[in-house]
Amino acid sequence: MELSKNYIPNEIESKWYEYWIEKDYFSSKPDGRESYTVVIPPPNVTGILHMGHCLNNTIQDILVRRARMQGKNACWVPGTDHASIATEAKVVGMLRERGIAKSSLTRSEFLDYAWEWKEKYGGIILQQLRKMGCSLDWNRTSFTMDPDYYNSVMNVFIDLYKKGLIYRGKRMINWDVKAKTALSDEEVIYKEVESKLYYIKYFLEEDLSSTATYITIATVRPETILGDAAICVNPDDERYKHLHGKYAYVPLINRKIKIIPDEYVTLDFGTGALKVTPAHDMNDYQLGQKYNLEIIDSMNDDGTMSEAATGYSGMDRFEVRKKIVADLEAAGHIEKIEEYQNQIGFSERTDAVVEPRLSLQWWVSMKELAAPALSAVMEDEIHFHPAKFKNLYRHWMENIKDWCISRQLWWGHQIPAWYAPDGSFAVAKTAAEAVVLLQEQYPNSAYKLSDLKQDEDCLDTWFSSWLWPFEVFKGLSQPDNKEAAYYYPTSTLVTAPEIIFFWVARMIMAGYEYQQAKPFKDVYFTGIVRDKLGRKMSKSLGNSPDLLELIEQYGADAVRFGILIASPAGNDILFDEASLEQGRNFNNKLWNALKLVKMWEARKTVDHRPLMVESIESDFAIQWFEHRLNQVAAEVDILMEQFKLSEALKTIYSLIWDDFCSWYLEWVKPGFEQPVDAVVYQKTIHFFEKLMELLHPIMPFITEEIYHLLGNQQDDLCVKQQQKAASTNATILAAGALLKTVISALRDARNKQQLKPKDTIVLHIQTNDKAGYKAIESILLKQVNASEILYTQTAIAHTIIVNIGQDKFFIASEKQVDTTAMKASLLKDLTYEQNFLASVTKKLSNEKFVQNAKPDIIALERKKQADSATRILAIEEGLKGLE
RNA sequence: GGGAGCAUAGCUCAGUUGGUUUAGAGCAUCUGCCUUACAAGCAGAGGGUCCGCGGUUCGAACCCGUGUGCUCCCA
Repeated sequence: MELSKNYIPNEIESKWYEYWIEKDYFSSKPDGRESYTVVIPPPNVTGILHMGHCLNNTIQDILVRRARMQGKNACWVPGTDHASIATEAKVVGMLRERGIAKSSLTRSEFLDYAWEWKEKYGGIILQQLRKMGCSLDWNRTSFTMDPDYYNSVMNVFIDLYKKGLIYRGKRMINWDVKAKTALSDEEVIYKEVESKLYYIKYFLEEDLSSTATYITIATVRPETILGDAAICVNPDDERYKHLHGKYAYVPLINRKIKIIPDEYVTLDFGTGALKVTPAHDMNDYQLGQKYNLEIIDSMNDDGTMSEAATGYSGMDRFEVRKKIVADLEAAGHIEKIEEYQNQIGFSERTDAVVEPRLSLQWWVSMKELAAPALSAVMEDEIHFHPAKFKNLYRHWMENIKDWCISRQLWWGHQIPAWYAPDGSFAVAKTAAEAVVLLQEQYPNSAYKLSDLKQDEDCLDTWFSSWLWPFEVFKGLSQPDNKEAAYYYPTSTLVTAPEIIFFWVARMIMAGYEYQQAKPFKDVYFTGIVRDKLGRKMSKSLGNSPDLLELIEQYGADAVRFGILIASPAGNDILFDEASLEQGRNFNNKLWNALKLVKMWEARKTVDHRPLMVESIESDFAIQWFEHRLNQVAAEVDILMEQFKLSEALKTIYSLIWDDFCSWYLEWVKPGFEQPVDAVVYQKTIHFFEKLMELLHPIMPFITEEIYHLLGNQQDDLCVKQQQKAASTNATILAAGALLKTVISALRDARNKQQLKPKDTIVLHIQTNDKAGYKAIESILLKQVNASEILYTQTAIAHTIIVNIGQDKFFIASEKQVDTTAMKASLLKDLTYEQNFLASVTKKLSNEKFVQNAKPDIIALERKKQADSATRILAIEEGLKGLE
């Protein structure tokens, strides 16, 4: 069979993915094996695959595939979440294009459109994951609004309400004026913004005891003065002491407001006088509560000014800002305007400037739920990788605030609260149940079913996704079912640190509350994918590459390689396409190694012939590589266990590229058109298979392909069971390492003496371990292009001298030795050795060191000293020979 | 304003409870090679005040203090 010059991934990848699916390798059913369960962080239905997903799902797939190959019953559950705000925005957009206004639709009409949208676009991202090779159990695909799931969300709401952990309350919330909904604190993104600080004069009430006629306040939001209820100053502020309890007039509308002292105000910000607008600022609201101030809501839910904003009602808040500044200026109220940088909150979903707003919403009381979730992580019942995120988690959990869960949206889980016309309400799954509850509560009133109206709002998306790890197995809707018992707690959660509070913390809470057990054993936090300049990837920067295009261009294996090699555990990824190139080159290297080995197939000896010239070195090479492979396999095991995936890949990469291709294959490679020993051939095939096995979880496609091309396989790599790595022989490994060092040093010496690769040499070795060199003699001969290797007791004149360890090498060639260069090189070595010896000697002559250091450390230093002294002698001897 | 983390080669990072020859890797760079698996390659090489300063110790990239710079989280 003819193999292409370079590896061409596309067809091979789709072929194998279809084959694995056909063989049903990714589906899992409970059985006697240990389970390895991963639930996908459900991407939202509006999403398309981006670099973050690529990283995250590559890592999950690696963990899952590896578990599958290690005898575990691996189950990776796919799914999506309904993404209340984002999806509703998409649907509204779609309707707008069709010329339909949301306001013209009933709730159920709107939801029909939303489902239509979801069916059409909601599965795109899951399709894309197949391209990446993700070994998900597709039969288990879940959605946060599946009927059972929906029902469980309702039950959880009702249950928490009954437990007193959910309540309804009027509080300051973050309002998204674009989506017209409340947001939780976590959905607000603070950004540094260039603003202006306006200094505005508030004229004082006539007061004969004071010479001042006005007080100046500084604000970045002049439009809110229409809602001012007071002016606040620090009680210790000498500038304003005489004004405590006096009154001032709000500019333009001349409302009289009181000047009150409170420690909350800092002396050195602005003028030290703060205008208090309880309806439009979190902190002002607190002050308003404290002093019982009037709450003047000067804004509508869409960000326009309300009726209360006399003279400005109906105008947008930002236009009003401009207009009001002009008006203030005209009326002589502006003292000055300064440039000012401040943090402003933006909606995570719509990017609108968030408006603090007083509003009646549903809340989850978090303190009680947080307690067990905090200790589970702090006491390492759940392991965070990297552990540094424990700190962040603790800080948040210890300062946890109640969770605003109602959203003024239709797409989502409608809140199961039912209101009677008089405003009384009951929480229940159906109106019928609610009627009964209301009758019980208010025996004197007669509520009819038709009187009740369900809460219009729906729940925060995270209020459903916090049930994900058990509800995908119907752990709540069908309690004690076999699957939930088998798969829960899940094994590893792979996610981004950005959603540690949104999702991770809340899943832990829900896990303990509803399954009495943690949701997962390990949490692996990936870094954030940035561009190579370190900027976050975003649509607006246009620095987010098209993943499918990358897969098309480089192949999924190369993409997986590239993203993983660039992601050190716990750090952000600086994504550079160069790492995909590295991945593609690696594919190619594997492919070419395959081509070499396939060339041998036809040329192998029929059976194991009696000793051929190559067989001695082949024997050494085979033994060495066998142990090297075992050694690295063990290292990889440890790295994987520690979630050092990137390190594991680097280790395998180097084993394949350097040890296998550059050393082993070169050592056993027959001469041009020479036959290959049958044993060497078999062993090489065996090693190659093992390497593919080791690499398979990371690069599943090419490894499966090569595995099958290497021989007529009876099984598939995808489900092949890995053997535990065998033990290693340190002597053989050391001999191999020495051989590599010697070859490199001799090649270097050749290079430096300008010997061409084709120039042959005669190598003289002066050593006490002749037997050792005998075993590797013919490898050495081939690798340094020597025609002959001789052993000597003394230095050979007119040769290139190389000292390695305790051994000396003399390279004789046709070419005249450049003695000047040789001398310089030896002198350089000599200086290094002398400095080294000096430092060791200094250490050993320090009495305190000899007294205090451990004996083995001292012995080691003594050996260093002795070795170094010998080497110096050797170098000096070489130098003498040059004179 | 409160808290956390980081600083090692041009870049991205390893570096074990302080001692394993005067700190390692990949990428990039330089030199020489079109050697019948691979130029998307082969063979080599160069490159570091381990952020500055002080301390603990026989011994510090590692521990402590301090300064500087950067990043993130919370308000």
